[in-house]
Amino acid sequence: MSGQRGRPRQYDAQTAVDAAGKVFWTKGFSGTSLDDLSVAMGMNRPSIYRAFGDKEAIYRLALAQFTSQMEEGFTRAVLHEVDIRKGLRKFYRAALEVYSVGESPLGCMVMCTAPSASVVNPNVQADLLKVITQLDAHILGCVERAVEQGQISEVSDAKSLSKLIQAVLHSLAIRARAGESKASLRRFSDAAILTFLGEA
Amino acid sequence: MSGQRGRPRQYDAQTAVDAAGKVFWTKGFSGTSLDDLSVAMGMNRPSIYRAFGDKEAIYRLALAQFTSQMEEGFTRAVLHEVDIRKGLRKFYRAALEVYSVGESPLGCMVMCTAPSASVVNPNVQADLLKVITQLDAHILGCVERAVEQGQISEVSDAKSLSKLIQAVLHSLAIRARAGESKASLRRFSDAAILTFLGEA
DNA sequence: CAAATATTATGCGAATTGGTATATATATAT
DNA sequence: ATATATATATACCAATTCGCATAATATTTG
Repeated sequence: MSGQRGRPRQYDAQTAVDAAGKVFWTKGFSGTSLDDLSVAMGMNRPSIYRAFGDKEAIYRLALAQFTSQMEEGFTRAVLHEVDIRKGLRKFYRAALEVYSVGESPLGCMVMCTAPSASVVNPNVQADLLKVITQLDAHILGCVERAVEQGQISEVSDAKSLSKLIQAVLHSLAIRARAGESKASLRRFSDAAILTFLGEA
Repeated sequence: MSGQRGRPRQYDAQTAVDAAGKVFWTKGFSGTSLDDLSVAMGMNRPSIYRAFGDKEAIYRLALAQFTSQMEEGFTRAVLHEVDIRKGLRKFYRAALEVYSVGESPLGCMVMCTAPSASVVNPNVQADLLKVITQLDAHILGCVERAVEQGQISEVSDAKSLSKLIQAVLHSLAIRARAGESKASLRRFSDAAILTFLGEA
């Protein structure tokens, strides 16, 4: 039988990457040292390197994990909601709960840390673009469905509307990290929905 | 007479800070070393330190200079334009010319690099918030004027509309840096104006 | 010209960084 | 038990980093 041979790993990959992600989220990519990661992940540097690769690889894994967690939360908020206005409101609020937690809010890990690293690091730029593009597509699907169902009047440019919907998310991410209050951002996002989707 | 005594400085402060800014813009705050700056500014480290202070101080000077240059370009584009729709279009396009230049576009220096550094560095967070807040206020002024002049119909929440207008700018900044094409972004920003200000 | 002053240049040093080579520990399979 | 496989821990390395102490240079003033 081939159960796994050898010394069993003491770390859980998900947990370790998550811990790494929190450091990156706070300090940014180049602001984070391998020692920082070592402490946060409870692994020493050689173990980290063996398990996940170099700093860039760890960061990208953390990005991916963060993204999939967010997507999960978003689809749960939006897809299970028939009305697009209500769905969007839940969508933004769910984001805000993540962006604006605690006394020094971190905003969105992707939008607030990846851009800074994306010029020097082409892989990160590619990751960033992919996240944005996929979310655009996902939102577009929701918009088109809402149009079909007559929830909103025919729009001239559904793609641009979808980008605008994500633009609010980008702004929430940055503004939260800049220190704007959650209440203020909630007001803003609620009003934004009203502005580009109109009254029900 | 006290003309200035001693060895005359070989650098021009504006130029030097500008050169530093370009490095920070590309590599981010913590991704930039004093050696990088030394090369770019044409000054050796002790001179830099004496003239501008530590890395954070230089970064903040560069942020301020970038901001004031942008503001200058923006007010030139917008204030000298009576119609708010035309003004906004110029505003976004002027931004895009800066964000999306060359083969590896850098986006906005403030929105793409400051957030990453803003948690660890409270001064940078304060700078970031100030830039956003002031731009909100500036945009609000334009919106209110446009309402008074009957260019756009009465809006229920002018402050939120102003934030939405800036949100598009945030998104342009990030998207440009992520690698979206200038043409695509122009289409998006044009459509956005139409969406939240309606037809003329 | 000499003294004073402001700037620039050289070079050092302690600390940190990313990464790795080597040794050790703990499990399974035979 | 012994060999094998996998993971962890220690210790090291070369390079980079920030910052400064010191020396050199250029200009004004007296």
